[in-house]
Amino acid sequence: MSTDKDLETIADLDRVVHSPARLMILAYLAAVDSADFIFLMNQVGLTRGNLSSHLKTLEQAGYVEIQKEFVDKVPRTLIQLTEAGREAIRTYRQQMRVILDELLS
Amino acid sequence: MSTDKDLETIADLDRVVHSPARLMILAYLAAVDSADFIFLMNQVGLTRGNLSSHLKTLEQAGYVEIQKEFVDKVPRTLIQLTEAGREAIRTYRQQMRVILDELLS
DNA sequence: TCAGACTAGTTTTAAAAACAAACTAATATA
DNA sequence: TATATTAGTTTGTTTTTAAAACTAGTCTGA
Repeated sequence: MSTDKDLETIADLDRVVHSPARLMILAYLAAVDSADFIFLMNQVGLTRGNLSSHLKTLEQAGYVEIQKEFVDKVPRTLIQLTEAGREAIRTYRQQMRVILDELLS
Repeated sequence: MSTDKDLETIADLDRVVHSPARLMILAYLAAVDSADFIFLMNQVGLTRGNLSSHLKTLEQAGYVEIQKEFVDKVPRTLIQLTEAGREAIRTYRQQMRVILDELLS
């Protein structure tokens, strides 16, 4: 039985990705490729402060890139996945599939 | 696109199950059906204190049942999944499958 | 029989993570 | 010029997680 191996896979999960709030952000960004702060906030249902700090965590992990620009003198923050972020999602996805397939089953 | 629906699914994930430490415990119990404290501790690689408090969380959620007995005057704690625990794993599994299938994909 | 060590946990404390409220800075409006 | 609005960030509180300290009972040998 491969029980041990599966449990290790669970322990190895990337916590930056695994956290539900950030998983939502990443899932959304993976779908739309780029989003602004306020729109993202409404989509994932987080407060501004909350979203801000999760984005900081994701940025520090190198998973998202944040660009600030001015549109008609109004600041606008654009967030998009980096290649590392895309890769992190792929890895997470594969690991989680293994876990689900062996878990219960 | 079903983006919204997926994000809700993520928000709805059962945090009792989602936490990696407890997911390991549940995965192990799902495989073996019943385990004692020390064995479980070694399998999932948690400290005693840690395992104890995670088991309390799982017990309070009604997902595991804990039986204490004496074997040759040595206390022995047997832990096993309840039907509710089994059901929680099934639900988690289904939700996570949806998330993985729509995430990135 | 009593000190020391071991087993099997639980409780307490400390660290980290998540969340929400308060604050900042800039623009727009009356 | 005062007031409101937008777009965030910072700070403080709550919750969760993990490790350390403690408890209670057993065994072992002097």
